[in-house]
Amino acid sequence: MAKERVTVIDIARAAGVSKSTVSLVLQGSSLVNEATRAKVNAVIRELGYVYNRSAANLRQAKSKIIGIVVNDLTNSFFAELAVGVDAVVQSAGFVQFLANTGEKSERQREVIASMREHGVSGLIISPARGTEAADLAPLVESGIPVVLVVRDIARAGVSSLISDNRAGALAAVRHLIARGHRRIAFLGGFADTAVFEARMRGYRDALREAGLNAGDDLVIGSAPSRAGGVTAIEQAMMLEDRPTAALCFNDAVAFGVCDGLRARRLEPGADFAVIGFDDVIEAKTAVPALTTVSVDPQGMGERAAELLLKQIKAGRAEPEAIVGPVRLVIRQSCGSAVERRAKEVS
Amino acid sequence: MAKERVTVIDIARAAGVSKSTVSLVLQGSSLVNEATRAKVNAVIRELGYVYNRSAANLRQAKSKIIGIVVNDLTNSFFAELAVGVDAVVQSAGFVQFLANTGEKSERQREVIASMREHGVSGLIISPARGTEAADLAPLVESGIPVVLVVRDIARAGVSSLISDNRAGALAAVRHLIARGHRRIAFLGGFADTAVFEARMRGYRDALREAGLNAGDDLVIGSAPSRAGGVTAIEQAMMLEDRPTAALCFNDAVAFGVCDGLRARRLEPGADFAVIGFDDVIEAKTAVPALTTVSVDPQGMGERAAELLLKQIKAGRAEPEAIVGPVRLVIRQSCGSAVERRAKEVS
DNA sequence: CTTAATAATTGGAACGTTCCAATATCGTCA
DNA sequence: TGACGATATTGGAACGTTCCAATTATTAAG
Repeated sequence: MAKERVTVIDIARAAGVSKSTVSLVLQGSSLVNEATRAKVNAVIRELGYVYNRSAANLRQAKSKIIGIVVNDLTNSFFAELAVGVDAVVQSAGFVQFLANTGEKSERQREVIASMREHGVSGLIISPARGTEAADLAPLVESGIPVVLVVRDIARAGVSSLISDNRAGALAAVRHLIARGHRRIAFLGGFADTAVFEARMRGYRDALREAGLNAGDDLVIGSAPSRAGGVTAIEQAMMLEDRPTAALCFNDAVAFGVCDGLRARRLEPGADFAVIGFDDVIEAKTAVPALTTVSVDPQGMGERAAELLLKQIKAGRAEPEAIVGPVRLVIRQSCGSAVERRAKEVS
Repeated sequence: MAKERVTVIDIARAAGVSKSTVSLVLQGSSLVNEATRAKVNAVIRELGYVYNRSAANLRQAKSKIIGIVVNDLTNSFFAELAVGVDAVVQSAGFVQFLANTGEKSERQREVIASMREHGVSGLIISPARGTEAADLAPLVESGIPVVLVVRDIARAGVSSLISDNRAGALAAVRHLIARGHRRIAFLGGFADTAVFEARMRGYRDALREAGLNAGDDLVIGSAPSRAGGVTAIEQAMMLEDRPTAALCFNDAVAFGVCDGLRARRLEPGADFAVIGFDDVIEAKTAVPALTTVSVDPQGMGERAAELLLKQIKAGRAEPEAIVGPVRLVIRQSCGSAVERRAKEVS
């Protein structure tokens, strides 16, 4: 069954032209006569020719592959990010090489090495936790365009596209304060990441400007997952002076917090205000619909891809550090019932 | 900055050996002397050599890439599937080429073509809706090993790995019946898929063996997503004779159903029994924890990858059609409160 | 010592494409 | 008619690797 490869030479012979002409047709050159082009295309279809990109890559040193490496594909935020990247990369005639590191930097190293071997012409990376500038140095020196998304790395010397985490957290907490909350927790996330640090900064700044103290007891880290959210809220409810609202590290945590609340017969939105971060697809349809800081993962993927494509086209570009806007979308999980209750209490 | 490529010849020159020897070292051949190997490896590191897979692929017609194409990466079921595939494929020294079709068969065609051009040595496909045997024919004829997952395609002539959808649905509905439910709905999913058809068959068979009628009014299709679940349950609650329980097409729909129930002040698990399908990660931690038919997406990905790898190694293998076991995992969403209430009613 | 066997190493051809410079074909204008 | 430009086409070299057959160095056996 596995017949031997049909090559450009076979096509040439069958169509009665030279291999150069066939090559020209393949790249859609305008140099070739309409009639010849039609003839060649017909033969290509007839013989079931499959273009060999390895050969082409070898000759011209550019590959039409872009790589994207994410730290946790299981988190829908990153899945959506990948979908966004795919969309624009695809329509630019590139193909996407996606790898998941599962937060393991060893795995990340392998994956990046493999992508380089395959000659990707650019890389979009959402780095695993603990990745340092030194880890990326060889890659960066090789001159391959790289765009960091979601998590920036200091002095890595590459472009980055992150969202304005501080501003988002600030807006969210201000909103809670305006609704009368005084005991506001920050739940979930690992403290050793830059994203955590930035969101935390916004949280603290909002509290400070309202003259509230940001006691560390109200900051409770956990895995940035649904399960992590459950444990974080449980811990929060053990405090003698309980919070009445929480800003969560991300939407997954927020969903977990809602779950944990319900497990204690508390209704999120009514008995306790919760705000998430990211605005993943489910945030809108969940019940109660999640109030969250919208980061638009898909849009972020698209913009990262556009940025990368621009750099690829430009050859060598100055690294840009873009921080994307973010907006608080108010839905039900910090609902008006809370507002009333919280005001009575305070 | 973008210095020119270091090739195997540069290494050879610097190490004082021939390019053939360097090549041997690269592939870990036992033919080469220990001292030489060490020397060459040192030079490789020193010059920052990057292996060129395009060139290698060109020479030997096998590529160490396996492709995986999924129909909806946004659905965590498929994201987990991909993670499972990645794990085993990786440890076998292959790398994964992942593409998302978003259920568009046009896109699927492009993506598969692109993968063939890159010389993938095998393909795992979760086909887009409406894919037919004819769509895969050219691929299959080329002799590239293909494993279909999740959705099978009749007479495609390739291996497939699907789960026992009928048995899962059967067990789930039997369980509901044993708990006293008589009006059981089937919610969500598109009716034109084989998966829907199989789950539906299990649903009907269970009802029939209990002597219950499976009126079509209780079967309500929708998009297989969280949002789809919300609309499906809304529609179900409009019926004059309302159901007291539902088997959902998948977990996403089940979550949506829970959301929809809460929106009507009904507590899933207590006031209405809901069972999902797939057992995605969140099913366990959700509140109430979702009773669901476990398909183990990650495990499924692993097994699909193993099957594919086996076929790649064997050259040409007989297509196998594996249907994986499935088990009902009982958690809270069809809780005991329902049992009591339902019994009183009946 | 010679010879045979073994262990290491090697040059060159091949893989399927693209690119370059060169050539062929044609109509047009002086 | 000849020269010219424009339009199409072409052969061959090159890309970086692997593989084969051939060679050289080393050891063991006689």
